[in-house]
Amino acid sequence: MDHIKQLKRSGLFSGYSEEEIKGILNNVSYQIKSYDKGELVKKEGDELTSLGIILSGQTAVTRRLGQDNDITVSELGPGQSIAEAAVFSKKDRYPATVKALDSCTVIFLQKSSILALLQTDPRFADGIIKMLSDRIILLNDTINLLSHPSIKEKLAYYLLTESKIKNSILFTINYTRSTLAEKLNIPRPSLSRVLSEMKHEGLIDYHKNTFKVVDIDELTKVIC
Amino acid sequence: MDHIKQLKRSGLFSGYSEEEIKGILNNVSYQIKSYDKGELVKKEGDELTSLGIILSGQTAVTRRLGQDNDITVSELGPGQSIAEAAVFSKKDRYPATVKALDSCTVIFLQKSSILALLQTDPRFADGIIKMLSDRIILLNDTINLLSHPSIKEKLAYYLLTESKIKNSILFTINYTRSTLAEKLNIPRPSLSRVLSEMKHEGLIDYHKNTFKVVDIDELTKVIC
DNA sequence: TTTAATCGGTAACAATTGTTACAAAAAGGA
DNA sequence: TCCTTTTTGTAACAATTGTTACCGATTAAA
Repeated sequence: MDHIKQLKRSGLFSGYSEEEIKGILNNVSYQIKSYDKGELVKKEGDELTSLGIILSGQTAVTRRLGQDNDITVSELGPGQSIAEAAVFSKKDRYPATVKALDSCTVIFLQKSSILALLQTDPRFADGIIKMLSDRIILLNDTINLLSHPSIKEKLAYYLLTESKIKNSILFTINYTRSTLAEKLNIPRPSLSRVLSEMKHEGLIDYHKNTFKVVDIDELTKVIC
Repeated sequence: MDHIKQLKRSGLFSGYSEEEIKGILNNVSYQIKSYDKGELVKKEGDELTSLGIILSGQTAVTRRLGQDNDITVSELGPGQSIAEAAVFSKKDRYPATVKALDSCTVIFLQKSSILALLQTDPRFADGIIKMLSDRIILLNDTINLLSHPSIKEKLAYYLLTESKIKNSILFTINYTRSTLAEKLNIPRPSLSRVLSEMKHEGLIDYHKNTFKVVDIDELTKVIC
């Protein structure tokens, strides 16, 4: 079974060996489904009876707000789970629509099986709790980044945080300008403009993807 | 013990009766501490050995980015927990500083006790998982709200969502304009301006805190 | 009822940002 | 190497937003 290797990449099963995952699957009701590009994986309002984990392919999560207008909320890839929070809260309907962006394979683990496993295998609870906690930490970071009102503040926050994580005032980032702009939720040209302004002001310096925090005090003052 | 009533208000213990909470506290190492206004509850980098739940008072969560400059990340009140995600992830240090905004009481439940309880009482795992899931749903909502680039889009999204939740195109909101502006992360006068523009365009109508979605299709198109 | 405090709408102006378009630079493939 | 594609910086202009200040309306307190 090739699915097992893919499952090990998900946060939920990362603590288990492949043998153990095989054992778990023998005691859990599951279903593996394939979807073509554009096909609906789940529709908002569908009954929520299983936890989906993407084995391969890319999906888009959308929410329907008007009559026939959708907005994209996020994208999910291999190892990521579908509606993992909703499964464990009181909700029994999908809160959003999931659509295949290309050919996808998804494994659905029966909700009741998972809850049963929770009662018998304490390690499984640990896995779920760790998975949810990691997601919370990630979401918190995103909110911190997004809640700074101006582009300059977002950049100051991002660069200071990055510098702190890398533990150096000189560091390299993994994003293209477009990707970084997307992360900060701003247009790419605006990002370039403000970056260059901050360079001229002597706050930072950069060449390609290597950045340097020049004036850490002034940069911190920007955030307030 | 008056703390038990206050604990029941927290998500973690909401599923238990007061008697049961008393029983749990008898089997868990805990510590109740009081803080004066301005005092530090926890400092970023402190060892993380317990889960804190605020019993009374208000606290501010701050992060240190520069040498002696802090920024406020969020505020926590009674029933809310301190670093609940970090406790269950791999981290063993506080990711942020918590400071008392007024007189505060906080109960700290030993991390090891909580993990032990997790192994013996499956209901406790359920409580934690539900608490974490609810937090994820809340954070997701916040991100959805924040990631719309313009004020008009944020408002369209907020009002459509609210209308959907209340299941009516006519509904009342619980926020003052200032509070709503804070939620949307924009200045209050900007909020008023855009609201009144949208009213003139015939998208919405409102009087005081009662709002009406007039043109649901056009409002949806705003979001894209 | 009167008073004080808070809340909400509006206006004017400066500042920031989004948008579009174009060209140079860099990266990748043939 | 040359050619193609992607990435990045920049400029100009329109549009949106932040800021500040003020006043009327509403609410709570005396």
